Amino acid sequence: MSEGAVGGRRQRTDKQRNRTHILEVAEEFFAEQGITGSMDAIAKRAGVGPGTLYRHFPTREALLAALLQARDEELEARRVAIQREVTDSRAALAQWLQALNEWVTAFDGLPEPLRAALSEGGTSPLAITCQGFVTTTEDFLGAAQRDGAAQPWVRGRDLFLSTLATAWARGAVMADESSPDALVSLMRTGWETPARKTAPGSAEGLS
Amino acid sequence: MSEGAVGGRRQRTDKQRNRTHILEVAEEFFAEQGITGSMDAIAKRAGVGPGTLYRHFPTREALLAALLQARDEELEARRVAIQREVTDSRAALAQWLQALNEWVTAFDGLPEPLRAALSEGGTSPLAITCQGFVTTTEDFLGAAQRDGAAQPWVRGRDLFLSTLATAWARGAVMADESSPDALVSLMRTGWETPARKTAPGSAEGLS
DNA sequence: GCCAATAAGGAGATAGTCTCCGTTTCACGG
DNA sequence: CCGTGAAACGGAGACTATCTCCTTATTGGC
Repeated sequence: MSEGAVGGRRQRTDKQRNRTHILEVAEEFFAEQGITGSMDAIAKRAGVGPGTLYRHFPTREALLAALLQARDEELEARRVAIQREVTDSRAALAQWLQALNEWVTAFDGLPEPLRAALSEGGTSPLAITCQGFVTTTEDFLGAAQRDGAAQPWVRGRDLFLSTLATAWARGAVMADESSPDALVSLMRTGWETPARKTAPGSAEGLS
Repeated sequence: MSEGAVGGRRQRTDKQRNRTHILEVAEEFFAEQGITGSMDAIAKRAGVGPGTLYRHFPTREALLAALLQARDEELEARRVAIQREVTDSRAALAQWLQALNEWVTAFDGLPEPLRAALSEGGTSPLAITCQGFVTTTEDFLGAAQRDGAAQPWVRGRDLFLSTLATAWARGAVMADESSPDALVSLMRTGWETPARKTAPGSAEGLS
């Protein structure tokens, strides 16, 4: 899976070195400036030509997908941990959505390409990753619904889209730090059944 | 307010004619291609040079603001109608949010510049318009909260942001026509109190 | 009809994306 | 160690979009 050709000569070391270095630089760059910064600027900062950048990552989306891969694994690990440790399905769903929310706010502007990947429905790396997380969300949601902890008419994809949308809105934050939390609460009050005792916005079920 | 200089000669007719024509063309163009289409393409379709377009509307946002003005008035009228005719504060808020939702989906991609306008918090035409609608939302929400029909911890700006976010997510619609409605329902279940009898997603309180 | 004011038009400066191709670097065999 | 061909590099430049001048054309007032 990591080898290109089947029998030929082994991969050149400079190629692997460049790839790794570009990823390091891009991670830093996206973290600083958001994911809309200039591709050529990334190439320049990495000390390679634009051609090299584009040969490794033909699109901005491909670069993003490669960057997210490490975080994907982290999120998968978190999923496993939640499924193992959290027995209450309501809290489990809440924690999973919290994890998703953190994943999707890793870089400024990340929700946009994720939405695009989803809507094109294609087989891009980003789209496949998202589909996987939608499925996971459906699993957690299904369990919560069976326990009567989540509204029966909600669907996993709706929760995933809502998470994206909430993260997107976070970019606004009109001189008001509390709006992101408020939107998360609004969403949570939306999906869950009113049986809970504590007040919305409390940290119940979250780390 | 519509006159430029105070005492000078009156506005040239070709200027007014061009402005009107550009607006007509832009309305059509944005409706077809979404608001991200090329500005120069609009100028070309209107049969004017780029300079002329930019003299009338220095930024894409300015053009958008001018285009929305007519719809703003329509939305204002709708607000007045709701406040006059709908006595139930819960239904009134729901109808207002529905109206907002329609306004914000007038053009493909509209939520993005609206969010940008809000977050910059400046005095751009779009920002001022949005602020007005946030205030209106607060009015409707306040009435609903006094009647115990809306969660007391929700704020108007959160509902407005949620409406933007929901409209933004509509752009995804991953081969699934029902997601937009689902998100609206999720949001509604989020803000309102559980006292309602009918099922979420029903048309109660809406036209 | 003349003139000053004002608007129009479009070439071009700037910036970003992405490609092609001549040059360089590497892995392998001798 | 060195020659050789395949593979990767780098960057010039084609293309597209935004936005700005500056020259030319049009208009309203007298």
